Amino acid sequence: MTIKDLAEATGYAVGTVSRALNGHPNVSEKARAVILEAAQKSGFQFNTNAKQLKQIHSNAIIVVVKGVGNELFGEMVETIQHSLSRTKYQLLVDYLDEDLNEVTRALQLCRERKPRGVLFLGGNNQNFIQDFAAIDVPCVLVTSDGSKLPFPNLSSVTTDDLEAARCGIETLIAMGHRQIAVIGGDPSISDTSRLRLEGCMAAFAAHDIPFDPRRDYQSGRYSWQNGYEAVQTLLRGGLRYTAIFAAADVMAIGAIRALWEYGLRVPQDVSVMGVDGLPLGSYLVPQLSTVVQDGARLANRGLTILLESIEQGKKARHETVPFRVAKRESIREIPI
Amino acid sequence: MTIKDLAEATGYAVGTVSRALNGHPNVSEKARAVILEAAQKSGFQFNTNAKQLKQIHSNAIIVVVKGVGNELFGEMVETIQHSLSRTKYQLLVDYLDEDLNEVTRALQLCRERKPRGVLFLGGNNQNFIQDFAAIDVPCVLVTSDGSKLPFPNLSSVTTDDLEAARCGIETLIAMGHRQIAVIGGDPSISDTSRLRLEGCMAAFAAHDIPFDPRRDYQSGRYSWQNGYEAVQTLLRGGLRYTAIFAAADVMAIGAIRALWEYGLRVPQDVSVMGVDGLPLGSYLVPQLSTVVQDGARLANRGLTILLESIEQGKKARHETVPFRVAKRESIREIPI
DNA sequence: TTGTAGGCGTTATCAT
DNA sequence: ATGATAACGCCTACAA
Repeated sequence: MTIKDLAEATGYAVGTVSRALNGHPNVSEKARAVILEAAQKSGFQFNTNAKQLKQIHSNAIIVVVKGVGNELFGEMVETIQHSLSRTKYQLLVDYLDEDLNEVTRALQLCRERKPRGVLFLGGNNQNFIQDFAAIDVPCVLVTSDGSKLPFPNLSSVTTDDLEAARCGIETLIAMGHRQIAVIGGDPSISDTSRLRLEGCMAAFAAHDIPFDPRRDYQSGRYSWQNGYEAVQTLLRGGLRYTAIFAAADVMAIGAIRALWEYGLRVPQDVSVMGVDGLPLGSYLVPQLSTVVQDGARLANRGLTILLESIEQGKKARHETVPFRVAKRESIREIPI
Repeated sequence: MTIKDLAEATGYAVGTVSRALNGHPNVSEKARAVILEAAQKSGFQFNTNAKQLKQIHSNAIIVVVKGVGNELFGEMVETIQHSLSRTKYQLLVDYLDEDLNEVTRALQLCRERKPRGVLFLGGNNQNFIQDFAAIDVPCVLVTSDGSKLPFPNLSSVTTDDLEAARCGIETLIAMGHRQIAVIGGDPSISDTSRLRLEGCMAAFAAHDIPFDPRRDYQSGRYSWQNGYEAVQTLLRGGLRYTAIFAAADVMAIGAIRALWEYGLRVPQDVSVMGVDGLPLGSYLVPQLSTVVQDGARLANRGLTILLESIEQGKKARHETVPFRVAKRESIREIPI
């Protein structure tokens, strides 16, 4: 079923059919009605390829999701898909492993699909510095700060990772904790991990609490398993901590399990706090204390900025979305 | 940069360039080398739209994921993306809400993108009966049984949901439980939910254990929240159960939380068992007992069947993938 | 207002 | 082995 068939069926010429179908002017009401009617009941669909052949780019928006296991990103993809479903844009979601280069991947996708814009869920500044220059459509980096990057077509929306981690640690300190271990991602690979670690260290420094990353920090991927293993490594060192701060809820959950297996109860023996604010956290026993990132808001702001760049040519912006510390059952005050 | 430019640059005709670039026969080694070289250093990229315009269909494979929050599906999408990344096929992942019609959605996508095949992650037979006839590419329905459907281009790979649930309940019964409540999806909407409920009832019937769905079954979506609420509803009824069987791990986790808030401990006061075998379950305290579906295997078999249908024209098959009951910490024997 | 024709980048079918 | 050329489905001047 093509517009040619439609033309034949209605007796109009392809040009008229095309104009009618696309809502262009210079089509009589009658013709439009007849053609739309025919299209309707023949189940006509445009051939996107043919339609876009002529155009510089498609109406696709690509979402590049870095880190397949990231629960927060899952939520955000849903939000984005939902928001976009009522627009003319088509969503194209691409997942890639945490250690791959999201920018070269995006570049490849851009060449192939000629999208109107790209949304990065997670990303690494280093990769952007190296390879982003070749991408010319509007892009938004979500959950990673791009304000230091000099690209006019790259915006970013992020939670202030450093501050979020700092507040998390401050909360623990305010409750009397002094011996705090931190588990998180590899700071040499991930900006987010680095910032969160720095935030922790800033808090420790402000209170003159000794913290040696080589001893008190364990890194791994953001996964249940790695949280579990990180704590095992820490405890194997023989040191005692009254609290563990995990730079991701998933790690915190693995951490709690590892503590349990060592005979340590949460929060009675050790307090545990995460970062992300996964909905799951509220349903655990004990409920997970966490620094809540507003995933829906990150996603929506990111999308809004992207669409404004695409449609109104607005220039790149770098925004921060607020977070909040949720004190729940997995932490407790240390009696002095 | 088009193949035309490339032809001009190398002195060959567009036809030759096209053949060389696509690895077709009837191109001299010399020509191929020259052309590939030129393409290389000019950064040539095919125009996908133009390429696919001529072809009946693209090289896309569409994955329609039903139920955005489904953790198991998330895993499976990863697996599929991974397997497909080294092939010529492009993946197109589409998420839709649990209560939307996945078949009409797929039909629309088929018309738009002309994929080589479609993989349904979750689906409802009723929708297929109504609307599937219009889809003509090979499809595989994963996690839902399509063997009763009369379509020659629809395969399915599934865990035997009825049997899985039956085995779960049998396990509880073998441990001495007689008062068992079941929570799960809406059996009138979801085939999977219906089969799981039937499996439970079969087990109860086999042991002459009274079970009244109106009293002992609570349905909701597969989510933490709905598991939590389902148990609240059950307990509000004033009845006492020694075990709760949840037709999804996510619901089981919400259930445990709700029990806790009622002062009931798992497994001391109430045993809880789920279905799905989410990796998360092993990291909880207590570790969640569950009927493990082999997500990776479901995904891989589904993909294999789809590719065989596409490439070798093999006819539709309906397979079952084994499950296993994982007895972990959330259940205990009832002393007689 | 409507029809006609050329072109978008590629593949495929012919000749050569 | 290579080259010329006609599709593919749609849009858009331009002509009527």
